Amino acid sequence: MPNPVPAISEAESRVMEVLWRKAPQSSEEIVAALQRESDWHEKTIRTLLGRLLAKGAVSAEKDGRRYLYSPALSRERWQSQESRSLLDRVFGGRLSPLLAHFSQHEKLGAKDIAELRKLLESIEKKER
Amino acid sequence: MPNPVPAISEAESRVMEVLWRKAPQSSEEIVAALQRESDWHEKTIRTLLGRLLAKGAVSAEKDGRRYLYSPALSRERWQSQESRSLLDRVFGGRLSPLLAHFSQHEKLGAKDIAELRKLLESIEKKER
DNA sequence: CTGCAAGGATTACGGGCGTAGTCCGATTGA
DNA sequence: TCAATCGGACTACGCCCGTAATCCTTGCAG
Repeated sequence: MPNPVPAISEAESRVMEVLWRKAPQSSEEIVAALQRESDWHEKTIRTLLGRLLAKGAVSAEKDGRRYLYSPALSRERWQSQESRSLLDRVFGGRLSPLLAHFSQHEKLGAKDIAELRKLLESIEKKER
Repeated sequence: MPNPVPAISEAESRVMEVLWRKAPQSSEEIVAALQRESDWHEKTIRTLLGRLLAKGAVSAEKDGRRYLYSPALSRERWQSQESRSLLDRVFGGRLSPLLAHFSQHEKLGAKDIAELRKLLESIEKKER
């Protein structure tokens, strides 16, 4: 069931983001959304959409003469995939170097700290 | 000085890892190391090394008639670059969704948990 | 009816990447 | 001394990506 997550390129992911926010959408809506937040040509956007369709990251159902598009890959699954890939490629697959890295090089906001506390709490709860 | 971090591809990063472990090294040593841990052809490895040289990620100094290669890009800087890129591309630039994601989807080892505690402590110390 | 426009399908094209192979000049073993 | 070798430089090639343009089909405005 969890088929291999199709590889989504940078530009393609921007199209997915639009669909993750709202689905299904017609290509016209998608194009409109992306033209608001990027300077891509309509043709470019349709190409990306077509490629996503071809690689199974989005699905299309006929709605009269046009199609309505929906994500076939969830944002969650994609985020998992990308996170794991970073961990493996860059940090030898271990989380702690990543965390150490962030603690040294990134300024954490209040929200990040709260999230960190939550993370730790949930772990401690689970542990005992 | 911190020029733009050159883009390192997946395969290229494996060559960098060899140099980050020990430098400088001759191409022969690099080839030998990578042939132990991959099934790449010698020519492939030399090509990757050449590309890294061309993009300024490694430097070479003549040693007699051969070269000795060293990383010109530090592992730290590369890791920063890649982490930030993941954060921006996948998590809207915010750390907390990444953390939330890991807390829900990754099993953390003891080491990770210790690292987390340390991180949080150092933050709390800094805060007050 | 019919030419036009909208939208999907196909094609394009230069640059990067993975994966080598070929060319060439200096070196060295026989 | 001369051919085989070693290592660096250059070339190759198919695929993906970013970025479109062109082609084709079909409902619709006139």
